[in-house]
Formats: sequence, C-alpha cells, structure tokens
Amino acid sequence: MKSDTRQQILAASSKLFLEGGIHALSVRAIAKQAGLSTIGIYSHFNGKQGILDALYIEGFNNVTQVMKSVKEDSPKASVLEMCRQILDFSEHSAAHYKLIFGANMTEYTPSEDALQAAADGFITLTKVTSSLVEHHASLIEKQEIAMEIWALTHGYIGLNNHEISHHIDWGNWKERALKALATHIDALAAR
Amino acid sequence: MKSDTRQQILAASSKLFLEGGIHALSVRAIAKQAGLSTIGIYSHFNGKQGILDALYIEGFNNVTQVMKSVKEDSPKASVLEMCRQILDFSEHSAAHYKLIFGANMTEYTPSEDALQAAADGFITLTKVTSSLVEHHASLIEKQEIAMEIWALTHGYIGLNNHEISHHIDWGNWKERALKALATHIDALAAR
DNA sequence: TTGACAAATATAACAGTGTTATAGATTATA
DNA sequence: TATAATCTATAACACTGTTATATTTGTCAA
Repeated sequence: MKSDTRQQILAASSKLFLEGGIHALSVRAIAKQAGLSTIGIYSHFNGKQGILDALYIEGFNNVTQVMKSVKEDSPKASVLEMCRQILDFSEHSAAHYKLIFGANMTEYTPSEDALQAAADGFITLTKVTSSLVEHHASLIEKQEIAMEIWALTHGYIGLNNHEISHHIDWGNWKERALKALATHIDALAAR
Repeated sequence: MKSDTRQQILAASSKLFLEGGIHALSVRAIAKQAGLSTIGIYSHFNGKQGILDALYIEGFNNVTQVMKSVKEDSPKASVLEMCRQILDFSEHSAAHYKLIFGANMTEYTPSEDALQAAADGFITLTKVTSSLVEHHASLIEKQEIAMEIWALTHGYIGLNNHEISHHIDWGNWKERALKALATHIDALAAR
C-alpha cells in the first residue's frame, strides 16, 4: 500500500474542505482533485467516513491546541481569552467548526478515534476553566463549570450561525459573547 | 390544482419526518407514503425546499406557541419555565429542533417565509426575557438579554446533542442548564 | 354534448451521490 | 522469471433531487 496515495487523498480532501466546506467533499471530487480514482478512498480510509473522521480529528486537535496555548494573568482572563479563541475559530475555521460541533445535525457519526479527540478537547477546556474554582473541587464540579462555559460560548456561535442573527442587531457579537461570559464567570465566583 | 394533493403530500412528509428525521425525507419516500408520484412535490411545493420550509415554519410556530403559553409569578420564574419548555422541545420534537436550529450545518437554506417564522420566535423570546429588565430599557438592551438567554439555553442543548455528552457526567442536564440560567439571570439583575 | 385547451399527474430520463464489483496494472516473493 | 499479492482504474449498482416527456383529468365555449 502506497502511503503516498493516502497523503494525496488527504491533501485533496483538505483543500476541497477548506474551500467549499463539507458539501464539497464528494468522493469523485476528492479523487479528481488527487488525480486518482475513488477506490483509494475506500482502501486507505474507511470510505467517506474515514475522510470525515480525519478532518474531525484535525478540527478538534486544532481547537484543543488553541485552548492549550492560552496564558493570561488570572483565571478569569485566561478563560475569557480561551473563549475568544474559540469564537475566532468558529469564523476562521468555519468548515472545521461546523464539522466538529455540528455533526449531530447531519448523518455523519464520528468514529471512536474521532470522539477521543473530542473528549480530549473537553478535558482541555475543563482544565482551563478549572482555574475558576478551588483546587479541591471535585471532577464533577469542574466539569459543571466547563459545561456552563461551553454552553454559553457555543450558544453564541450557534446564534451567530443562525439566520435570525441577520435580523437583529448583531453588530459586535464577539464582544457581547465575552461580556456575557464575564458576567457568568463573576456569578460563578459568587455562587 | 387539487388542494387535497397538497395536504396528502404534507401529511406524508410530516409522518416520515417525525418517524425518521430529515434524512427520511427523500422525494420518492414522500411520494410513496402519499400514494402519489413525485411531481406533485414540485408543483405543490417548491420541490424538496418547499417541504423543508413547511416543516421549518411548523417547528418555529410550535416552539413559539410554547414560549407564549408561559405564565409564572415572576419574571425570573417565567423565563426559567420558558427555557425549560425549550429544553423539553429539543427532546420531544428532536426532528423539528434539528431542522430549525441546525439548518446552517446542512445545505438547507430557509425561505423568506420560513425566516419570518424564526424572527417571530425571537421576538416572542425577547418579550418574555424583557420582563427581566426595566420597562424603559431600549430594544437593543432587551435583545441583548434575549441573546444571552438564547445562547445559554441552546448551548446546553447543543452540548446534549454532541457526542461528548456521552463521555461526561451528563446525568440531569436539564436541571443543570436551568441552574446555570438561574445563575445568569441573577447576575443580569446585578449587572 | 363534444371538442379543444389547460392543468394535473405518472413515468422516464438526467446528473449527481456513496459504495461495491470486476478488470487491469503494479509490486513483492520464491 | 513466474506466480501471487496488492493496489488501482473502471464499471455497475442503488440511491438522491430535479427536469423532461407522456398521459390523464378537468374546464369551458360552441
């Protein structure tokens, strides 16, 4: 098996994906872009599923890396900066964002390996948000905080991506999201 | 044009949709379920688009109706009850929920009529959440509150629908969402 | 009532989708 | 070098939404 073929297919897939999103990823388009026939997509990947898994893993690895690189002076500042990075990611890597956070709206179901990448992402998020609570807080408490930050962050992204955001005063939505997050983080401290 | 045909097609579409979600809605499946050929889907509706629009409008009308029916003793109780209803809706009418809030993840783009139903839904949400602020607050301020409540509510639903929710302690997610919403509502009052 | 025309509907055909089957080419091994 | 194994191209399959063509049904005027 030529590992070069696998790489060619992956590169072609990435190019199409970044240019046209998930819907540009037909097996014929990938094969044409790679200068090959479609059969390699089945032998080197698990068909279309394997292509999407590879991109899903890439997407989560990217956002997880971004979360890990956050270094601010205070817990609150760190969490807010991480959320800002996620908000930015949802725009700069919209195709990846839609794939990794919108899969449940489509017929794609991530593989176990892909889900592991998602779980690692949530673990990273939990580590960063954990700084908002005391060190002896239980794992469940820490995950609860992470869920709240996750929900508010991705909720704002969901609203940004929904058509009704064009019908309301949506001017500087990221600053609004961060303000809401700051409000919520302060409230967590007082809870 | 027989309006009976239109109703047959709509009834068949609804049945398939409620049983199998959006992916059960091929034009051939709809036609077979209705005991007709596919052509009526194009003449009575605008093809597949028109079917999805009709279901989208129905979905938003349903959730908007639910929001309007909330009557509690206090602004906070009313908003929380409304959010509880939305959380329930996301489970009991999962197909509708995914269609109306997940459209941007798929290739379906709602028509202008469908978007009007979505906008009406947001207006209703804003009316209910407006009770959390003073009467003389500006429309922009009221929409900002509505956005925050929208984001936190749908953010939790998004987490519930994401595969990672199976990898964390997600026990009673609705109570957790409502607790986070209560925390946020209290913080809004103090802001 | 009949015939012409319009509207509605059935069926066929088209171009696209992911996947599998078959054929052919290339590589590895004895 | 010959054979077997592996890889890849191509064809075929069943499905998708849509349009084209054919047929049936309904309407209206003479």
